[in-house]
This record gives sequence, C-alpha cells and structure tokens, in this order.
Amino acid sequence: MVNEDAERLLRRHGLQVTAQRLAVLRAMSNRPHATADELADDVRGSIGSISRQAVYDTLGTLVDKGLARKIQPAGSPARYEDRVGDNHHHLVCRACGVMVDVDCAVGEAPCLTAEDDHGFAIDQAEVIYWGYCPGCRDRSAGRNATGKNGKG
Amino acid sequence: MVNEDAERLLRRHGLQVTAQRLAVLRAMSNRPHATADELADDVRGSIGSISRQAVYDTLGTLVDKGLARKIQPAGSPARYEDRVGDNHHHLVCRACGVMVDVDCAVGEAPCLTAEDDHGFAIDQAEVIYWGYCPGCRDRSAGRNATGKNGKG
DNA sequence: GCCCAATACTTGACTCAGTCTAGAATCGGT
DNA sequence: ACCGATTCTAGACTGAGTCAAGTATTGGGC
Repeated sequence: MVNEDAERLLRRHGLQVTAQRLAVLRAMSNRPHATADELADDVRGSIGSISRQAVYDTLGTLVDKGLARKIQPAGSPARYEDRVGDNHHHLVCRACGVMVDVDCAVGEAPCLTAEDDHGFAIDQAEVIYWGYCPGCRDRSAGRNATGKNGKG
Repeated sequence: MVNEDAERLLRRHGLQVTAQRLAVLRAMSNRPHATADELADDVRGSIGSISRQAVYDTLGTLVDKGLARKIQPAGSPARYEDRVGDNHHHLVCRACGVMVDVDCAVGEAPCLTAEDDHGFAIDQAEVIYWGYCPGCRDRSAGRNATGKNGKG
C-alpha cells in the first residue's frame, strides 16, 4: 500500500499522520503542478471533504519540511509538486497555462550561479520558460495572431 | 526635459499622451521594481492624484507594447520596471524582499535554451535567484537561525 | 483501553491584489 | 470648436490566501 510509505514519510519528519495529509500527499503525486484548489478537489474525491484551510496548512507544512515545492508563475495561483531534491525547472504555456518539467538547462549547480551575486547567499534559482505549447501554436497559426489576448 | 522623450515614446507606439502616463513612466524609472501601488503613490506625489484603475491600465498597456516589464515573484504583488530589451534576471531576498537586477548568467540567448523544449515555442526565460541579502544574512547570524519564518 | 496535552481541522470573517463595468473627462484630427 | 475614439474615475466585485476561535483527532503515558 502506498499509504504506508507516505505515513512513514510524515513520521520521519515529526508530523502527525492524518487522513487529510495522506490524501494531500497522494493528490500531489496524482496531479503534478496542481493548485491548492485543485488538490482540495482531488482530496475531496478521495476522503470526502476537507477545508481550504487544512489544504493550505498541510501544503505549507510540507513545503516547510522540504516534502513539496511551491511554484508561483506570474498570473496564476500557486502550484505544488512533490518532485523535490533535484533542481529542475518549468515550462509554461502562455495560452493554456499548462506546465511541464524540464531538467536543469546547464546541469546541476551552475544554475545557481549568477554573474554577480551582489553579496547575496543564493540558495535557489527558479527558472520559468515562457512560450506556447505545440497545441496552442497550431491553434494560433490558424487565427489572426491570437497568441496573446492582451487585456481583452 | 525628460518628458519630451517619454512623450515621443508613447506616440511612437500609437498611444495617447496623458499626464497620467507620463507620470507612471517617470515613476517607473525613479523606482525600479516598484509595485503598482507604490507607483500610484509616486504618481500622486507628482501629479496630485490618479485612480488605481488608471495605473493598472497604463501599466498593462506599457507591458503590452514592450515598454515595461512585469515581474511576479512568489508571495509578493507584481512589480514593474522600465528596463526592457535585455534579458536580465532578478535576485530576491527571502527575508526582506528586496530585489536587484543581475545580468544574464550565461550571456544572451543561451538563457532561452532548455535542455528539452517539449515542442514549445519558448520566447522568454524568467530567472529568479532566491537567497538572503548581505544585511539579512548578518542579522540572522545573530539570532537562532531565523532565516525562514515558516508559517509563523 | 482511557485520559490528557499537543497538534490538526473546520468555519467563517477578513485582507489584499487585481479586474470589471458604466459613465465622465480628455485627446487629437479636422 | 466639434466629434469620435480613447482614457480616466469610482465603486462594486472576484479569487487567492490568511487569521482567529472553537472543535476534533492523534499519540504518548497510565
């Protein structure tokens, strides 16, 4: 049972094991890059109900313990993923908002190296590649350059 | 007069010239990385008053025309800067939120190259380096590891 | 198995950034 | 000065996220 694993994971980090946490953990691995709201929906499907607060709290705790990663692309609510420990990046479609993982462009640590660090102690480089996914490219090719819909 | 310049800039992009727009443009060059709210404040200092809507609208238009760039770091409202045309990145302090420019780590275009582009047409790579600025490093060294304040 | 303190969850009100709409004001070409 | 198009104002609204108070659950000790 996969819950066995999640349970041990929680305990190892000194967290109490609750149905809500297990469900959030499961939801996160089901659908990577989901928003808090989507995760809450998923959780409701598996354990019946959960409060928004519990979702945010659980997610916050998981991020804090390094069991989840929070991504906040411009113009979209925060998204969460359970793929941690590697420094991978994200590719986001401007049109449909789909997000996919990409491995670090340069390798491992180099991503953390800025030209001039201004004396900062840099611990993470967050890279988001913006563009149009294959589907949206095709679709916008047919119309009159409806790639960006400005302030419509 | 610097307004002469801003005026021509607006006209060149087919935009009407208004006191509000000139003031927003000026505010943006005064204080780089300011939020819409801060810019509105600045504008109020120079032309008396402006509505929030006008600020957002102007900013949106400028971004649309490529005269401004919008940055949205996690957990903070959107920020705007007038430094466009080069692909520079940002360095953000986790503790105090200060943001500074850093030049592209690798050079020019390379930043746009992901390992595997998944068929996307990538047009921009947004890079945010997270860490602690010199001031906050010193301060946290004195306390008991209060670098991140978790969910407190 | 039961009790108790600590931790987690629920509910509902709240904040804050940003958007929408309708109507008034301004711009700029003629 | 006139008129249509664009822009600005005011105020209600949305949606993500937070706060606070009270209730329920967990898990260690008996």
